[in-house]
Amino acid sequence: MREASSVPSSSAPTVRDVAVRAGVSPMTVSRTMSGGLNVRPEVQERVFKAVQELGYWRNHSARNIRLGRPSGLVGIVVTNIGNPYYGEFALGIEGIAEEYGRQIVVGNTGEDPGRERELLTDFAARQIEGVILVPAGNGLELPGSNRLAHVPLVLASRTIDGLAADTVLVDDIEGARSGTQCLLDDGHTRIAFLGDAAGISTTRRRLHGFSTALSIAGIAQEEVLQVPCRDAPTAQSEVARLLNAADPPTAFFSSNNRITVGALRAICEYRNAHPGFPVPALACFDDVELADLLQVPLVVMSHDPKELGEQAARLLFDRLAGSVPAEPRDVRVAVTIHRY
Amino acid sequence: MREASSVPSSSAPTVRDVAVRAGVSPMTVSRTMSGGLNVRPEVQERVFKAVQELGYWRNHSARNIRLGRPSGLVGIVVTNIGNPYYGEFALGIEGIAEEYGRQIVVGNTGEDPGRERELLTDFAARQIEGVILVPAGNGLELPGSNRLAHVPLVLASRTIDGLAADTVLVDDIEGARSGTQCLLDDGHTRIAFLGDAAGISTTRRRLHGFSTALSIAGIAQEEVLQVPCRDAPTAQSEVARLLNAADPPTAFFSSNNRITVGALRAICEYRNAHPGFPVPALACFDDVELADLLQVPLVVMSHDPKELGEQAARLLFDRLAGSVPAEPRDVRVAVTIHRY
DNA sequence: CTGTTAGCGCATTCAT
DNA sequence: ATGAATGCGCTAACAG
Repeated sequence: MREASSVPSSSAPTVRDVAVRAGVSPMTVSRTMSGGLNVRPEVQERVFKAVQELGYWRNHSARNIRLGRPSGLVGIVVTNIGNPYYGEFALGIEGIAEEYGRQIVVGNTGEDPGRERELLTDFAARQIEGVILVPAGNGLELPGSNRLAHVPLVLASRTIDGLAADTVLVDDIEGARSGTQCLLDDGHTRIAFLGDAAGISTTRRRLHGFSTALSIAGIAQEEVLQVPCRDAPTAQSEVARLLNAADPPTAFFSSNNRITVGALRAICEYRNAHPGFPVPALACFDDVELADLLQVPLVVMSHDPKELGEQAARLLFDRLAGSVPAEPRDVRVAVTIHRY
Repeated sequence: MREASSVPSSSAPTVRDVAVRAGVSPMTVSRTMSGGLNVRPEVQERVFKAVQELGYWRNHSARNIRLGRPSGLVGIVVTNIGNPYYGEFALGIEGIAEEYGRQIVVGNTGEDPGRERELLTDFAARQIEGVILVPAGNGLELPGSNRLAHVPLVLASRTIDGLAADTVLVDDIEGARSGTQCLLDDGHTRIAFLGDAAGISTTRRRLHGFSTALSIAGIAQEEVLQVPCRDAPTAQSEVARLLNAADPPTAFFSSNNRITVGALRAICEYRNAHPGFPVPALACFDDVELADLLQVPLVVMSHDPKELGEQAARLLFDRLAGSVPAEPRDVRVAVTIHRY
């Protein structure tokens, strides 16, 4: 076992400490750390030896300040890193950020606009070069774009009313419309919409696609079949309630992966309690791992969250490079339909 | 729509820019930004106005350098942020980090030790205060602890041979043993172990628990039933192969959530192809969402990855506070068994 | 090849 | 209550 005490408890050494130990000037240390141009090899070795012994790390912050360079950090602010969707999303960003030699600072809002504001201001103060944001709620608490001045902002998945920024959205409306059409094709006419349509712009757009399909088919939308739910547990209990009420829907539309999980639990429970009955169908936005094995009639409106992240990152790095006109750009990620 | 062009393209303003605009000295700006002690309210207002107009953000890096303060950043390096397990893990860390006013920098190794080394050195250079690491592979490529001097390191989930550092582990051995015992209690005697036991320390420990249970029961372990697999697709094909071979196992032990997903796919496919046959059982380490609904006989060896993250973060912040003896500390996260 | 000077953005200390 | 000088860790630019 290496000694834990080999980690010095004193504060980090500086160029000067290394210089003293190596018997050279700070500049020689600096030059050596930058590749050793115009430093005699033997002197470099002395420097490296001192670096090793002291456990010296060049202070990146100080270096960036001196060179007038940016921090090399990009921020990503999501509503819930615990959601596998945002894990994939972050993975997509990470891949592109690595190409550009940037590291990622991750913030989690938990759908709290106050926390979001904190994170964004903190990120700006940390000289973070740009932020990819999945806005919490409808983003009313977001500081004005002028407050984030000099820090390019890319919105992903959700929009903010009145804020013109580079944005990547999923093709929510058309995706939801064609997913709903699949249910209609199967003969369903009583379809419940599961989602908090009042809040998040994404859910509103998915509801819009859903409603469009119904309207075209000439089906009236009943109030009682539009069920607000925020997470898996509420979705589960709401679906259970509907299934056990009079005149239950024969199919459900789930507006995101958390709601899908809850809905599937309720549907499976219902199926097990009512063998022989037809199993309620589910059209769900986003993939959920293993859902296709559940033997529930499924229409998945699928897209790749990793691609969403990649597109967002590309928008951001294009913006940072200044290689792009001032007008905000819009990118749309396609949705594909799968049936199980 | 707010004007996108309201974001100035010039570089970020400094205290001096604000001072000029407000007609004061840089010190007055600095004082105002730090709470306004000893600055007349009307002067403060002029400063704030200039701050607003210029979109000024205090440079956190420069401030930290001047004050001799640490960066306020902690690093977390995992093998795959796309894995929901590590999403929960990161969520746990984030919660604690927020308590301590720190932001999180996330790196993804993709199980590549070279990338891991890059990330750790980069983090050290960024003056990151400490790192929580899930080592890739068996971590042979990790720079010696002396190379990470002054940057406390906490290992999570996996160990590194010969490195004494603060560590949080899951109770792998006992968890695996008692999970395996459940299969034995159900009468299974031919159980295949799925996992790459040569590489990762975690899998080795889980295999150890598995083997212990078998030994105690007096069951010999056949070579052919120890199946190396790294991810869901390989697990799926390996399980399919075993099930369709002569004398197939009646149960499987999956050593992590990725392998579980593959194994469940193969088992469900087998079940659908062979109605009436007994469904192979699965003991799996880690939770997988919806797995409990699949009607496959399941023993889940479960723990909370969020708790793993929280414990790791506590070890790190204790270490940063210096409130703890020099010897490395060890924490163990409990495993509970659930059957479905 | 190497060292000295100066300054990045900021804030402590000391003046006024 | 405000400003000037000084220095944090680092490195261009300029000596020598």
